[in-house]
Amino acid sequence: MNPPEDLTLLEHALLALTAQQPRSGYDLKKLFETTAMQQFSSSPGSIYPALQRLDRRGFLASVERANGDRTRRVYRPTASGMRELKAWLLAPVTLDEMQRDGRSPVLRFAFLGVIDADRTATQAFLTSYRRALDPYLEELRAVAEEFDDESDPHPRLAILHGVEQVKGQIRWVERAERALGTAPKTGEKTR
Amino acid sequence: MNPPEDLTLLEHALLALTAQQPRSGYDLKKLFETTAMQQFSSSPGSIYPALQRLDRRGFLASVERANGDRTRRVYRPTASGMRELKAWLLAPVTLDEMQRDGRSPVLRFAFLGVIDADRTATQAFLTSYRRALDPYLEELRAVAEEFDDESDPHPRLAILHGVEQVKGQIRWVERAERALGTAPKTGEKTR
DNA sequence: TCGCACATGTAACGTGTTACATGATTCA
DNA sequence: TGAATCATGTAACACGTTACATGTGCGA
Repeated sequence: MNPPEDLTLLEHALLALTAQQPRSGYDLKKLFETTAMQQFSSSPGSIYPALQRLDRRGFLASVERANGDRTRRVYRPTASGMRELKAWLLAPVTLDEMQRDGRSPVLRFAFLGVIDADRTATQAFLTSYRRALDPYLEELRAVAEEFDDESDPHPRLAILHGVEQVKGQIRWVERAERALGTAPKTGEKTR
Repeated sequence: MNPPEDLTLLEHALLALTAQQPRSGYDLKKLFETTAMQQFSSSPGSIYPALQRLDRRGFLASVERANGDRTRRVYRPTASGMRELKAWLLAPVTLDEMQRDGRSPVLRFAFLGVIDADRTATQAFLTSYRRALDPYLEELRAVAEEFDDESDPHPRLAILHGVEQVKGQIRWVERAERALGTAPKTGEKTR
């Protein structure tokens, strides 16, 4: 499998959303506005150019579709676009990814259902996520230790904010594994 | 007090770091590289232009300082720069701020020690943070309820990721209040 | 008929990224 | 002598933001 190309989070999200069902720029804009994805732009000035880029690069194909009477340009992924989407979704979570953009892993997880009917990939995703989180937690704790609190406690507490965030992510992984029944059985080696 | 101007996170961070002590572009670049702030750029292509902008806008002043034999351009905030820094640091945490950029509140907290000797502002900060988090948690939980899990559990779980993140932030606020001894006394109304 | 939601875009602007450029000093 | 580090920058590029532009169809 080819490694995922260097697309933006927004572009990957557009790939995933048009894979769920063919959608127009307006549909996507509405989606971003109404659902819990406001953070991802929603402005036409980002969505339409992104769609054009994906079209130019051969990841999306568009069809004019008469809806009522208006013309809507509806996009869907090409074979190449689907390959790219899968490569993006199936990549293991790394510390690097988390540090580049913390929202990236959850976003990928949210779309995993689109291509992962039997949840094999979902289980692998959660395992790799967990494996990236554990050493990160240790690293942050070690950094926090290095601060002397006497003069100014703020920097150390700021690091501990990161610690609590990572702990929240670990709790979520465990919760997701429980919810999906993909938790590794007790006594079974996870490596 | 004037409301904080529309500076970027990086610019505000530069203001705070030069307020701690006069620093050159190179010092700042090193700081970002070595400490737990890699996320904030560190590339000369962002730092030097940002310093120039702050200089142009009158928030920073620079002095040539002979260090050993080399010339270093060292920056420090002007009176106007200090005003801006304080306005930024003292603003209450809002849902809006969190949704714009989740890293913003912690970053502000990390620098609060620079101007808040008696920790009055720190206490106010933590209170406002907490007050923004509680309704956010409720909102996310409500959104999560709306998903039917049968077809695809991923979207709902993705929202629950946000829930765990917010819970982690709440835990951190409580932890910070305990650590600083600024916790509101039991029985005392917090409103 | 007035205004709103539908529907698609472009233009200007600012900012960050990567890569390149330059030159001095220190140390092995 | 050669490499690494100190030190400061610029240039090309891509992306997102805000604001603007344009036109249709529907319901009050």
